[in-house]
Amino acid sequence: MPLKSSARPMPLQLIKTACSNCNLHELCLPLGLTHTEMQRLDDLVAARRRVKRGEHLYRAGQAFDTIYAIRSGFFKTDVLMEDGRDQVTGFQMTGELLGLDGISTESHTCNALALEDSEVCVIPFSHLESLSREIPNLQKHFHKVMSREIVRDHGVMLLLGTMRAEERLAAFLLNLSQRFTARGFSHAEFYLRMTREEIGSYLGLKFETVSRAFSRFQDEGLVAVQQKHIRILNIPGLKKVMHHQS
Amino acid sequence: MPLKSSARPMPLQLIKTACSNCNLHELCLPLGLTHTEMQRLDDLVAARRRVKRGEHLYRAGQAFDTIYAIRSGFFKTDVLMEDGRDQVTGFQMTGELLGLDGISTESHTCNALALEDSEVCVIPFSHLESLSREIPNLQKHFHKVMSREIVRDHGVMLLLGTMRAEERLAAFLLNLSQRFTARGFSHAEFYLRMTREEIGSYLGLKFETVSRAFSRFQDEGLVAVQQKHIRILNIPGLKKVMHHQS
DNA sequence: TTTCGTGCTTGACATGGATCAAGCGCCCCA
DNA sequence: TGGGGCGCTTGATCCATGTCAAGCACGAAA
Repeated sequence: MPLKSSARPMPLQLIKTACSNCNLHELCLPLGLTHTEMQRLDDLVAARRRVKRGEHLYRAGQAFDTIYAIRSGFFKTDVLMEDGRDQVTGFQMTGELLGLDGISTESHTCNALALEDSEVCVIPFSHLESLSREIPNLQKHFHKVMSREIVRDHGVMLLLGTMRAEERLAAFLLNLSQRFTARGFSHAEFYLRMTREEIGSYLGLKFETVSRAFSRFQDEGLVAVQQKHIRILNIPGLKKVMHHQS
Repeated sequence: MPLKSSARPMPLQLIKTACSNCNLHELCLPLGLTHTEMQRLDDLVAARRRVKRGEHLYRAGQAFDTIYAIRSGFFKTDVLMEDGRDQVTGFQMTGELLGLDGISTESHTCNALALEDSEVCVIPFSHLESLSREIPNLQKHFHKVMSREIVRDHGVMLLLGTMRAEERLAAFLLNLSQRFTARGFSHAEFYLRMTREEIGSYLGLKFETVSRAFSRFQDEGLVAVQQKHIRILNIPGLKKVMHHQS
């Protein structure tokens, strides 16, 4: 049974900023580094930063010089048109990188907002570049991460360009489920951190349409929905919906 | 008046594969390289490759080991769903890179098809990576190019997620115009290399809708359309349409 | 020059999702 | 413990775009 929490100070290694100790490093770092390479990586992370729910990690227009790795928490990114319309471009969770959009012009082109209290590793980009000149594995890994982002965006373009409302929502839920699974969480049961409106913005739909699609999935026994608590009951069924068969 | 074309062989430097001689290098290469760095870049381009209109440069699923810089011509890329639906993810012109999607999984995730007879520089990716470890300016430039692609994709997501048919087409024409201008072509007059159906796929619309939007723009005096020949008559007007003001 | 095919335009109609509107439920805070 | 606000659900209606259909225009090939 649990002890009362100790009054002693937290052991140093638990708060130390070190990739080599981090249980996430298989998500954000390359495999197969030597011991000395790993130690140099520890210096990469200049700091940690906490971001409370509702706060921005960065905003469009701000100067770029760091990328961020999410240690814990949940974010959304969105882009804004001059006339006020906006589009959620992604939801990011533990182990994923934020800020790649800023490299191009050295200023951010989207907003990153925490959807729950979060903590990120702050990685000065120039440092990452110089280190990746020295560690080919790190360089290769970083290029793959950027490329993966491009591929992901193409997937969203496919969704927005060709799929109908229920197909989009099915694809969205399957994607979330798969990413939670990869992080060791239940693939079938999770809390949505975002509102119906934010889901709708991401999927190119109005929030009423998202709500109706959830209700329809519930009626068909594909998912159990209670506000933000989702249980996926029938993954093959959702896949069928996604490919609009039957 | 023009002379009959000479029977003499073409001077060697015109067909030599060398970035340092290439009048495109300000588009695909970094500025501010030293003379020796520039010479090393010349070795980057392993070969040129001609691709006839209607031929694929690469296809989804093929192993990836090179990226391509377009020397001349015009391409489209598209992604395919298992159920057969497809989405054009971009149109690429002279000076732009192709193949970045393949880095992530070391196999291509989209198809690249020539929309006119084209020529590309073949750049072995491992060579680019090793050279960019030695030339920081090249590394930085390559990272910016990848990031720019991500930002571009976010723009397309905004378009697909929030804009109406005529807004999308206006944005598309303005984007083409701006890219032609950057290459020294007329900003106001050009031939479309793609069909209405391909434009529609890119913009998430059916080809009939694209056609109607063109007709409407023509009626309103914004553009003059004759099949694939486009003259833009009123850029501010198109910008207004894009932001759906009046 | 004719013919064929592909791409384009335009019209008539259908429909999926947007819009407008009402009411509910949960959570936060007083 | 109660009140207010925000997010969600659901219904009724509207409209932008999709769908289906007909015919035209241009370019390639015979």
